[in-house]
Amino acid sequence: MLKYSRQREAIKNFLADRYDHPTAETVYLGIKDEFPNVSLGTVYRNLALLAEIGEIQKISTGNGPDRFDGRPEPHYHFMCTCCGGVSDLKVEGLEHINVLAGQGFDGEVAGHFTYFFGKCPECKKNKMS
Amino acid sequence: MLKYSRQREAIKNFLADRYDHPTAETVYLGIKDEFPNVSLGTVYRNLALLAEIGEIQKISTGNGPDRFDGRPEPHYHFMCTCCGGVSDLKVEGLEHINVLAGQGFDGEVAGHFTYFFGKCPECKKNKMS
DNA sequence: ATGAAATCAGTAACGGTTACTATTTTCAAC
DNA sequence: GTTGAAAATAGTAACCGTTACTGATTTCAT
Repeated sequence: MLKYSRQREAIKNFLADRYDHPTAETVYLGIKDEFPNVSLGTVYRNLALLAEIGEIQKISTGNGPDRFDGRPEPHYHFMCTCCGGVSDLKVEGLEHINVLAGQGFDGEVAGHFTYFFGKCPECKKNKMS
Repeated sequence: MLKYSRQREAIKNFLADRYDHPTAETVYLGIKDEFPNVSLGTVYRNLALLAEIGEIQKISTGNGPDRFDGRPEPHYHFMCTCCGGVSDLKVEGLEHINVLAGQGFDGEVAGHFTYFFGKCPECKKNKMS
């Protein structure tokens, strides 16, 4: 049975307020104002729990720590190879990608993760490598 | 300057022979026949190096250790949520996905990672969860 | 108010990976 | 072939993100 916890509420609210897909560490530091004694384990446990029940999304970038997204509805993500930032990305016309993948495949395609990468608008403007 | 090494050659050959996308650990154990004193660090270093120069591919699954693919040409991967196996997947009609993603985005989309998941043919046949 | 179950803070341990050091191997110049 | 500098190695320690464990605290149906 799932019981209310102020810490979990704070974690969820913290994520709801931002669009930069913070790491567990950032969430931890962010709610320390309100809960000075909060444990990093509590943050990890609740992030995993919230992701499991579908209230947030976990983003595994492949290098570096996992990131978290307060918006549960499906959408794509863009990672800047220059500054390391992660942003949301609206992509139209990818609705049939699972069906495409299933053609000529004997298994069952349930879903997919897609991460786009390149140079974010900011880094492109600043001509950074 | 890149110098030849028998260990690196063995690692590359080991990967070229298989289609199961082994982990660094598996590669390590696999070349121990030929190099009983090989170091795990050597395996990691050479896998990273080979991936960097584009002779193999590194696959970050998001949970569990990274896996490696001896075929450098771009293709998609399928991960079985049931048995944990990773296989190659041929998907047609995804050629324009980067362009699609770039529409209405001010940055530069250089590429994307896509991992499909679901039930592999084997697990589907065996009716496993 | 009570008490069982869930959650917590604090900390130790874990797994995958990287960094360090002293030794060995490669290979271009002789 | 010898030499010597650069690169690679084996072995091991350290690192980082994360999970597991503990005993104390909080939640909440009764």
